[in-house]
Amino acid sequence: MPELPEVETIARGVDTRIRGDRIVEAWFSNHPQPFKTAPERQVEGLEGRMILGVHRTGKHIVCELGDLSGAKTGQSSAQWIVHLGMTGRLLVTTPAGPVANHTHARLTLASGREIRFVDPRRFGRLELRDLEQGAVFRGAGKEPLNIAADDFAALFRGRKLAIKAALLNQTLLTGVGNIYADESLFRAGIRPRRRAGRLTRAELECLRVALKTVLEHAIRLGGSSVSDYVDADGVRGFFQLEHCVYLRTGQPCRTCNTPIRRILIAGRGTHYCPQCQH
DNA sequence: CATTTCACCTGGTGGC
DNA sequence: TGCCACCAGGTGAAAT
Repeated sequence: MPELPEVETIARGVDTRIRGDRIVEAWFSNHPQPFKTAPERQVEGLEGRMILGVHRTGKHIVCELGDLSGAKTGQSSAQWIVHLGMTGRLLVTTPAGPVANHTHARLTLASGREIRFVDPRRFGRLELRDLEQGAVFRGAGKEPLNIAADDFAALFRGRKLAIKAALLNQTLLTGVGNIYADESLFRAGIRPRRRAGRLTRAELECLRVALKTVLEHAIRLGGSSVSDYVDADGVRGFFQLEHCVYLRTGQPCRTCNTPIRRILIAGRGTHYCPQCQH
């Protein structure tokens, strides 16, 4: 489901609701796919721990966990890392609420609330990282919201793949997915099939600013709800109403009325305006 | 190494 | 109503 703006919205919502709470009990489903760390080890590492805070890194939601001994050091000693895949949801509810189909994790908290991870397609992943060795989780790629112009341009130098495919590569930039790749390329006036290494410095700078602008705007609107995306409270976002090209195949461009085209790049549906983008 | 393709899953939609 | 093809916010392994 979610890209940077949706993950940011969810992480913020979860953080305000469960920061300072304590995990009393952890339950996991029997499907093996969602677990990057074995469920038994996650139960062991989660139960009894304090949640110090929740934040986003790339498309990952990171829950910082306190010491197992319960000592109030404020120092994170472990991380519970949630990747939502295509259809994952992370919800804060009460234990009494009806349990949705495809619920793969339930963490009951000391306050009486409950965190649930629901994921029909099971492309999402849950991981527990012990930080005793000091290995803080960080995605491989750069964050598009604060990358410098020089660093952004350097990412694409000499690359022969389509700029759209490069934007989706999480080892270059982290957090950009199919919606915001298409929307930022439209805003920058760049065709998605252009080879990344052939873009001029001016075009790349235009793209960096467009990407940042689009992502920040989407965060303000609570993300895009294309089918079933909801935030930590089950509320939909509103950025889908502002999409210029994504899933608008055949509809008139908002700028020039030319029908939006859909092509395949890197196996992903790609939407652009043949008039506005060069 | 860089790049492309495909498998992994369920569910919704639209055509016949 | 049923059946089928196709599409969907992602990513990592295998192939080229």
